[in-house]
Parts: sequence; structure tokens; C-alpha cells
Amino acid sequence: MITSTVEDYLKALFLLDPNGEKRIATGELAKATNVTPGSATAMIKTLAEAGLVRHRPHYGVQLTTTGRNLAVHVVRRHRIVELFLVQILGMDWGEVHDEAEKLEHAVSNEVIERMDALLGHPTADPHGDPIPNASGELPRRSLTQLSACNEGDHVSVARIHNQDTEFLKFAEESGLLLGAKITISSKSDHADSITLLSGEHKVTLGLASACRIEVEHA
Amino acid sequence: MITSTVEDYLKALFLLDPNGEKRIATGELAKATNVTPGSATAMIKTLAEAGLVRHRPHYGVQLTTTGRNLAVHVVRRHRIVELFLVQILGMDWGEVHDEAEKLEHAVSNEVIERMDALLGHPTADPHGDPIPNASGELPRRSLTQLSACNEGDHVSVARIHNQDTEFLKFAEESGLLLGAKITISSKSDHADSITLLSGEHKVTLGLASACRIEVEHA
DNA sequence: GAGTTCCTTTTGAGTAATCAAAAGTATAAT
DNA sequence: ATTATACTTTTGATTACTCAAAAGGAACTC
Repeated sequence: MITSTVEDYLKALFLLDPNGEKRIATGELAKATNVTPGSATAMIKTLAEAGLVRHRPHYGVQLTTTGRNLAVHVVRRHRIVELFLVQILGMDWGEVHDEAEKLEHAVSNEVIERMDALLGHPTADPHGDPIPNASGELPRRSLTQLSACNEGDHVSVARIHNQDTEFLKFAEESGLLLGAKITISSKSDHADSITLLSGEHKVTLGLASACRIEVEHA
Repeated sequence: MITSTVEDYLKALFLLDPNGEKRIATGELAKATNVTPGSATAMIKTLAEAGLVRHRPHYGVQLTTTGRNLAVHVVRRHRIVELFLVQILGMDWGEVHDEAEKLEHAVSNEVIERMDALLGHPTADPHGDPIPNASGELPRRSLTQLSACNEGDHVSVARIHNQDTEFLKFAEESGLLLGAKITISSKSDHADSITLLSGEHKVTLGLASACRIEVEHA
């Protein structure tokens, strides 16, 4: 049986490499799942025996097709639940991540499909993360990292990779909600920062943070 | 930390004795939680050490105030989730029990309170089971077992104790939905059965089943 | 090519739960 | 009062995880 722990490891592998092109180091997986490296090694062995990952010692680990398929459905459940919590229950986008982290292992397919229908078959969650469809396909959008934008660009906020409650609160207060139309007013690689206008807000971000925000050109 | 297994045992004890007046036998608890008697004994020991139950070997077990309080909130979560699945997601009342069985351990207080508000602070779930309020108090209704009704009584269906999907399907098809107005057309203690009229349906039930249906006198 | 460093794996031990089967206790029956 | 029955408890083993710390492997430096 697939335990919720196994689901968490699979999900972590998927999020570390959504396209299945890299090999993931044990330590990387351990960090993503908040366990010690030894625990990750043990779990990798279990996953490999179950045919959910491929593993070569001291080299790396990668999801198999079966593993990826399971993972993508965990992600689907997570993101639909998140959107549901925001749209139907009116929760704050900053607090739904942790909640969804638990619910993703408890909701049945039936419930997810009903939520999906109620929400109108959405393609992105409250942070702009794409929601895989029932067959496990990810919708594709061509987004740009905010950090890669140039002075004068007019773009709209499409995705925020940081799940940290505090960062999301800051983003909200700075008018960087999903869909917000912004203009890049200046960018300096030397100062490692980018300044933008969002409505009447003038915000300056370090490029490290700007990397975690993706935008869509108008 | 209170694991979901512990929650299940506490809930079982609460449901076996909602008023905290009986002592529960180990075997009874084992049956209710679907484990072997030995497992129940082991868990009782754990619960007693955590101060959640009182236990005297070979005598019986009973929830403490702390234990009962935890249990009643698990029941609250379960019933609100059930009602939510039926009312908001449009699921069938026969299939929500198993779903809620998993979700009751995963939903936070925050989510429950939001569901509760969305549902208009309901006092009963889709089977007529009372929903404890946020302080853990059970709403009181004076209901009668259908098996105790007499020929000619006009009553309405208020609660169905059987969580079995098949039985609920049968009840639904027989017009025994919550709130349905029925008339007792005959009752025979010898034949161990009761016959009633629900709209155009004429239904005969064994008294064993009739015990599990509670009604309200008009 | 030897050494150092960094990462991974192994080892040993612990927790929370489970079961099957042996051993023990209380009640009821003769 | 002894015995039988019925239930409860104990025992020993298993599963699915976890961690800390020891041991091992790969790669970079000099």
C-alpha cells in the first residue's frame, strides 16, 4: 500500500524535477522531505523495490513512469485542495499550503473530481502553480522569471514559487497578487535588485526573490 | 502527540457510550475499532498513561474528561465533513461516511469552523446524528426508536444509525429519507416487524432494523 | 597517487502500531 | 468447590517509519 510518507517522497522528487530530466541527490531529497540523509537512503531503497524510482548508489535517483504518475496526482490533489480552501472556504492564500499538505493524503479521487468541477476545472492554484488534469498532464504556459525582465516591461504576475506564509503576506501587501499588472521601473544587476510599479505601490526586490516570481508578458 | 489511531479509539469509546455512564469492555472496543483484543489492550494502556481513559484490568475502560473532550471534537469534525460532502460537493449520503473517516483526522480546526459557518452552523449530519458545537456540547432532541412506535402514529424520520452503504441505499429507495413523514400502519411483536407508509411507499421492516431508525413525533 | 572533503550508505536502536497465540482471570454452571 | 467458558492480558514477532553516528565511496586538490 502507498503510505502518505511514500506520497510525500514521490511528490518531493516530482517538485525537484517536474520534467523528469535530472537525477536527484539523496541529500537533496532528504532536505526536501525534512529527514536525515540516512532516512532518505532507506526510503529510496523501498521506493526502488516498489518500482517507483530508479536508483544507482552514489549517483542519484529518478522517478519511474509509475512513480511520476503517482506523484503528479498527489500534486493535483494538493493544488485543487489549496484552490478550494481559498475560493470556497475563503481562506488566506498564505495559510492554505500547510493545510493542503495534510489533506492531499486524505481526500479521495471522488472528492477531488467534485472539487475540480465545482471550481470549474481550474489550471492553476492560488500561487499560480499549474494543476495537472485528471490524466496527469500539466498545463503549459510560457512564463518569465521577474528577475529576467527589463526596464520598461509591462507584465502581469502569474506565479509565486515561495510557499512561505511571511513572504506571501509581503507579496500581498506589495500588490503582487496573481494577475496584478506591473511595470518594471528599474533593474540593476550590480545592486542585485529590481524595482517595479504595481498600481500605486513602488516595490524593490532582491533578485533572489525576483527569481521566485514568474510573470506573463501582456 | 495525538495520532489518528488514538483519535479513532477515543471516538469509538465515545460512540459506544456518548454519555460517559458505562464501562466499555476491551472486546467491545476491539470490535468497534476493527483490531484484535490484544491490540485494544495495548492501546488502552497507552491511553490510560496519557490520561485519556480510566482502566481497571478485567473490568472495563471509560473516557476521562480530557479524553471525552478530544473524542467529541473528532465526532464534530466527522459529522461536519459528512454534511459538507453532501451539501456542498453533492455526494451521496451513503458514501460519505468512509470518506469522513479519513478526513476527520486531516482537517484543521480552522477549516472545520469555516465549513460549519458555510453550512449555517448545522446541528445534525446527513444521517441525523447530532453535531457537537465548537465547545463540545451535543444538541439534545427527544427522539423515539421507530421500533417503539404504535399503529396509527404519525412521525417523521429524524436519524438513521446504520452507516452501512447498502442499508442507506435501501432506506433512500423506501422513502425513508431524513424528514420524511411516515405513518405506522401495523406492528407485530410476534412477527418481529413493523409496516409503515411513506408517501406512496409501503415498507415492512424487521424490528432489528427499526431500532436503528429514530423518529420525531409531529 | 595520497590525502582531504563531502556526500551517501550502513548499522544499531527507538517509536507507534499491528497480529497470533499462549497464559491468566472472572463469572457462571454444575 | 471445582470446572468450564468466555473474555482479557501478556508475549513475541513484524511492519513502517525515524534518528545518530560509524563506515564507505567519489571526486577534487596538491
